[in-house]
Amino acid sequence: MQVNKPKRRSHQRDVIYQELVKSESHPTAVELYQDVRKVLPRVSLGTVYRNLEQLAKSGLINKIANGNSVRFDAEMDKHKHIRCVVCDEIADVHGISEDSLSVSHNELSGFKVVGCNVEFLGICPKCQEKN
Amino acid sequence: MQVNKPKRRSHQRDVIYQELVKSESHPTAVELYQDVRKVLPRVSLGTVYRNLEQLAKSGLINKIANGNSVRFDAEMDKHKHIRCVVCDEIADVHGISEDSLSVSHNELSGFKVVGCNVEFLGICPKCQEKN
DNA sequence: TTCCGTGCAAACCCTTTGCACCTTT
DNA sequence: AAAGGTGCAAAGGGTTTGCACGGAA
Repeated sequence: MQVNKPKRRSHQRDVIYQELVKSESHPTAVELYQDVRKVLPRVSLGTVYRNLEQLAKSGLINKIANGNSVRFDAEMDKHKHIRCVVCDEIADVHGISEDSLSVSHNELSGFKVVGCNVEFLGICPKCQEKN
Repeated sequence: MQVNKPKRRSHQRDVIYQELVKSESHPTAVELYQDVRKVLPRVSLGTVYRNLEQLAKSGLINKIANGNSVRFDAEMDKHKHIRCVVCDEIADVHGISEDSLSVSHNELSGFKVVGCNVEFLGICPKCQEKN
């Protein structure tokens, strides 16, 4: 997607952000769209996508692209997520430091833990060259 | 997707698996489809998707659903992945234990490390009830 | 012979985009 | 007035599925 940071304020973006903050879950774009429509019935799905992308690039929200769906999170505190391998739902996990990863947890946020994914993020040699 | 474990052997599945094993990278379904077509020119993309899903459910391969694309890996040794935040390519990372995570790495597999994702996998309360 | 697996094509879902109009600055 | 942002609808990309046929058991 080709979205730059916003240069003007818009009511739609404000509402989209507010609804995400209010949301207890980690909604997908479509789920959030349904929430936003309760406030702005004429909003379009494209607008929701565009603004979520903008908000993520501005660092106001997090885009969680793990699992089978793309989800969004307005809570910017450092915390981890736990994802249900069955329904793909995500919950927050607080108070777990990197060091305590080797500790085996059986239960987190009510989830039965079946595993732990560790993924590094980086820039590959090819892409480093291109810049 | 509704795919059960295979009940019969098929030449297509054998070739798909072999090509994935041969693959140095972590191909997407479409990329692997192109490899497989060099051996089986009449294979269909649907068949590749169906069999990759089956192989993953049988535990013969790994489905890596992080980042912006879904990728597959036939190497079943315990190892981690590092993903390029620019092009989404994945490389293997061996010899990193859970404990050494807090150690800061600047470089892994030629990638410039910009972060580390930790994600737990579990079964949420709702899904636990359903079973 | 049975019925599973395949090729094909259409359908699906999520996401992106072009365009004319509306809003913010 | 100028430049972004929006709604709408169409297009796009990746993935799934219905169906008749072909092949493994």
